[in-house]
Amino acid sequence: MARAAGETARLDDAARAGWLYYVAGNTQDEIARKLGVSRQSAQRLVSLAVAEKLVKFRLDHPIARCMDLAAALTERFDLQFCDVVPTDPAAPELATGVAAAGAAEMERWLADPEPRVIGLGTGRMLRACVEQLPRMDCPQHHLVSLVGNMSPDGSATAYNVVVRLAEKVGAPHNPMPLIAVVRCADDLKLMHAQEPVENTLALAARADVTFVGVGHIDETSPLAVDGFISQEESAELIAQGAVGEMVAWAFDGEGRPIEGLTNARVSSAPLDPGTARRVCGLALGHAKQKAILGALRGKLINALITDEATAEAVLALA
Amino acid sequence: MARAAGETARLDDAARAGWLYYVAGNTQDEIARKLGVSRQSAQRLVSLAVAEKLVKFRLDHPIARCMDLAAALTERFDLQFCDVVPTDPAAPELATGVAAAGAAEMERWLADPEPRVIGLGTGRMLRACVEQLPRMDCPQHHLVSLVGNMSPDGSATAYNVVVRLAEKVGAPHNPMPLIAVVRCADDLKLMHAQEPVENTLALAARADVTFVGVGHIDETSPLAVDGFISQEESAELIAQGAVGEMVAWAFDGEGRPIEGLTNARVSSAPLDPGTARRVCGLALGHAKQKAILGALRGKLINALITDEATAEAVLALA
DNA sequence: AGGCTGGATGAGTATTTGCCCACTACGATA
DNA sequence: TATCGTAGTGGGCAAATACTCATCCAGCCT
Repeated sequence: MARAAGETARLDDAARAGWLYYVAGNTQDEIARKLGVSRQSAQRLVSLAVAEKLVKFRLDHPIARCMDLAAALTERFDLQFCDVVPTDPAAPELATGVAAAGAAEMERWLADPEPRVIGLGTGRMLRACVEQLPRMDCPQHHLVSLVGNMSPDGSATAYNVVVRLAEKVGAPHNPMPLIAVVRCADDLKLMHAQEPVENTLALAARADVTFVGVGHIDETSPLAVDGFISQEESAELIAQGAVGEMVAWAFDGEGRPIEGLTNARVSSAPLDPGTARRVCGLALGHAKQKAILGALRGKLINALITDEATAEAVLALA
Repeated sequence: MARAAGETARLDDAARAGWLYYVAGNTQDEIARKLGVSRQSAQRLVSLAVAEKLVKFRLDHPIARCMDLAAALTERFDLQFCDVVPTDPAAPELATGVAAAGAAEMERWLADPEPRVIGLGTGRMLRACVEQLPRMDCPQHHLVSLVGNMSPDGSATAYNVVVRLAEKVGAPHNPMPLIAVVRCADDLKLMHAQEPVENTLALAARADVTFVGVGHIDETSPLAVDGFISQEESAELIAQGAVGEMVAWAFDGEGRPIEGLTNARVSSAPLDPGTARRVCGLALGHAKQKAILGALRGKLINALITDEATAEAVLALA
């Protein structure tokens, strides 16, 4: 149809083609017949309509906003992967959704028949992820803890993520039989010199993927609350600009590690900013915005799982 | 992702899949990998998103509204074909657009290598369509006039559509050497008994497609203005409820033929309400709304080419 | 407890789509 | 007027997508 003048005619036809394709659900062949052009031309018209933004796609679902935010974060921070889950309006800081998404991502890695080395941090969030996982049978993978799971008194910490995950999926695993933040730098050398620890750290260094919680550092920070560091140490870190931590390594708003202080005594596997290996951070909540932003800016993580409200806040800060 | 509860989870995933497909332009394979499902499932999720109207397609182009109207008319009146062209805001009653669309539709039929019998009415609109056609070479088709092209004085009428079209496309053709509305019923018998007329009417009866203008009947009706019927006859028809005419057959608002009056003396090929053969009406303008609606309701036509404003008005009446 | 129903799944296959290429038509330029 | 360049076109093919079918599983009725 439309034998209208020159330039417009093509767009008119493109709009028609787009309408027939997307709204009426015609095949390009049908469109070609209806418009009296070849199938190839119909195809060109349809893609022209898309290219010229004549057709707009809109998603009528809360998820859509999450996907937009995830795409924005991926773009902004050059992420390998990003998942944003809807925030439960009734309980905005509830980790369930993020944990479920984390579990799904873990499951995807675990389902891989190829043997993988999977590194794990610790904390409530990761523990919640693991709890959400179904039992699986993954003897091909190897789990390794990035961070010591001992309390100074020798007992295991509450969030023994690696062991719990290993139980669930039947995979060999290396816990880290250390205190996360040891008493002094000398202790650190001593500990790291032990063969099992050396092996575990070496394994951690070649993890194909690692999952870590991103913690914030302030008066209520998990590190301090769980007794890994003291209130005084926490205050010092804050004074030095620390905003977050991952596997006990404190970093500032740009993701740069804080020199000295507790970082001189952290026994965890080192962070590897900018690595090509997947490093997936999990976190949500108002308090963690700056920590997440720091981790992203410093490329301490290249994948992120968070919730809508947090994603929005992080993007607003960025 | 999303291990949310039961029913919602599927829709969430469908929304994700839809987003990835339409907004992010992923292939279903990529979506399958990202969502950790099989390719088939990803396909199902995408089509579910469409089926559940989670993805909406919006067309940012004036044509879109026309397409919507055409679809509505097609649906409402069970049409084989409908084309609605944009109304030129500067000249709302200008036939150019509709004529162009009519020409395009004619051209599609003419381009068919299969031999077709093409029936044609008369009038300004059809003439304008024919003028818009390019020269073609279609000896395989046969054109036939449905309506007499003689004036009472023996001269050909101004809108000799069949002959003009035949010239342009080089097709054999049967004009109808009759006066459209003869003097009396007896004349009609006489005329119809003539062999050339019989043959032409028989040909018209098996036309694969016919193009007719839809005329309105009132003081300014083309029938009266062009002298086919008198003002008195026109007034009588109106009194009997006539709202429109096609190839001189007057009909009421439901598309029922007016009994007697001029209809008793119309020499044109008979209308065939509800036929499966394509009968394409062309018309636009405020005055023709009721006529078009009647023709549609009575299934006197099963295809329509009109403009946006008229389509809207007809649907509003319907 | 057993069997039935309805929806989801994966495999396999047919259809549809996207894209590369060579060719043609049209307009501008020398 | 001849030639070049650009845009559009259709053929052909590989990739992507849609569909069909047999099967499986969960929930539910008997």
